[in-house]
Amino acid sequence: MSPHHDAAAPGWRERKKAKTKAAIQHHALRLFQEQGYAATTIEQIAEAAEISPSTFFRYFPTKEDIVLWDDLDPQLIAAFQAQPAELGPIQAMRGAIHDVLTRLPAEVVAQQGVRSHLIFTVPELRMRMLDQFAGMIDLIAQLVAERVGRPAADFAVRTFAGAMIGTMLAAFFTDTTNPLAEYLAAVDAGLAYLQAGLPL
Amino acid sequence: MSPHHDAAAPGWRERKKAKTKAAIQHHALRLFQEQGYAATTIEQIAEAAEISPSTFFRYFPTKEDIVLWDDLDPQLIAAFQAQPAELGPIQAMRGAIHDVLTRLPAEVVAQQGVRSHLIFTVPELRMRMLDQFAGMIDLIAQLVAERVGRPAADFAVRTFAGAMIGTMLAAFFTDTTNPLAEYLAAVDAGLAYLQAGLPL
DNA sequence: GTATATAATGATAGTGTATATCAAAATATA
DNA sequence: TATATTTTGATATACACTATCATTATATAC
Repeated sequence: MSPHHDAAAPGWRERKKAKTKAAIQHHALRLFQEQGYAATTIEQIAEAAEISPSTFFRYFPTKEDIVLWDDLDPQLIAAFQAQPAELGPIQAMRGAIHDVLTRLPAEVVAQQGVRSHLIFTVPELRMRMLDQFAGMIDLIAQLVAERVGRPAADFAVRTFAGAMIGTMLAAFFTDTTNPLAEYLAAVDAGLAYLQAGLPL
Repeated sequence: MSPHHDAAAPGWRERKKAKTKAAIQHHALRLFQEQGYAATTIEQIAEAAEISPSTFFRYFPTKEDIVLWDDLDPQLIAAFQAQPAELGPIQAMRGAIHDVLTRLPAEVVAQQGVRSHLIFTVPELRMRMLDQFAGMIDLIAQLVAERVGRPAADFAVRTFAGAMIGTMLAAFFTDTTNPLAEYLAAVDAGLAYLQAGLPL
């Protein structure tokens, strides 16, 4: 029996790594909830996940990344591009958000409560979140550019993308108790209002 | 001669404190420019400013604040409120920015080059800047609310403020070489474009 | 002018995140 | 079974930041 490396199924090693990463995140979020973010040390997290502190930093570059790590961006990109071509950028974004949300695994939705509470209350995490938002300007500018057939560096396209991000940001900072669905509903309302031309 | 505390002129102490703070900022920015932000330690800054490391933290709560500290917000608020009542919020903001810029002391403008370069290149500083931007949503929402006679918590008002911030954000992330005037010109163009209804 | 309260400073010690290095252990490949 | 390669853990270290306390400087009261 040769150990013919099944390329389709990701080998033992990668699976074990994924499991370890999930375990770290799981125990860390639990500890954060129990004792608070700042009061929980890497040492405690490492002990709970049964690894050494050295190993922790091989899975998460910083403590903050435990809370912020997810991989929704590629899904959002795909969903945006999959929207009907006749939709404008704002409508396409609303559709994409809706589609991604409905397809989201229950376990991710469940964790979202703790995560967004932490992001709201811990300054460092809020800042990192904002950085991700800002990084999305480039991303959205590119998606918008594709859809309307213009260069992504176009000033109008970038400003448009900025306005979209801004409305989402305003929705994000609207309420403090923040289940995912409720937040996304606010984002949707904000984008609808932007599309209507921001009538005051 | 009694030491009758001249209330108008801020006493010795406060002046000396202001001078010390300025000296710290001055030497720190110089060191950042020479050796880089991360490579410069608080110890080095303290030594250059001829104070102890302990004292440093009594003047700046964090290393980041050396770069980010300024007091433009109150000026911007005053300038916004001083705009003619018949102007809409976006026009008023454009006017306010213009007014503040022209009144800005030359020494502040001179420092701006180093500061914005650092904010662009050092992640922690960029994040703090973004946090300030996000905080401005509340501020701008309030100013807009006053101007159009609506509650600041109004969803439309907040989303409108978010869109304004978003366009400014997009302008901020447009170019890397960033003299203050050039950046503010981009902000002005972005707001003008927003006012025009974001035509693509 | 001297005594007393108040504030600023510096020295010291400590916590916790993050980095670097290197040997030991686990896993893959030949 | 032998040999690379990866993963891990142990150790040492840097540096931002906090807390505490004695010392010094400044302001106020007598």
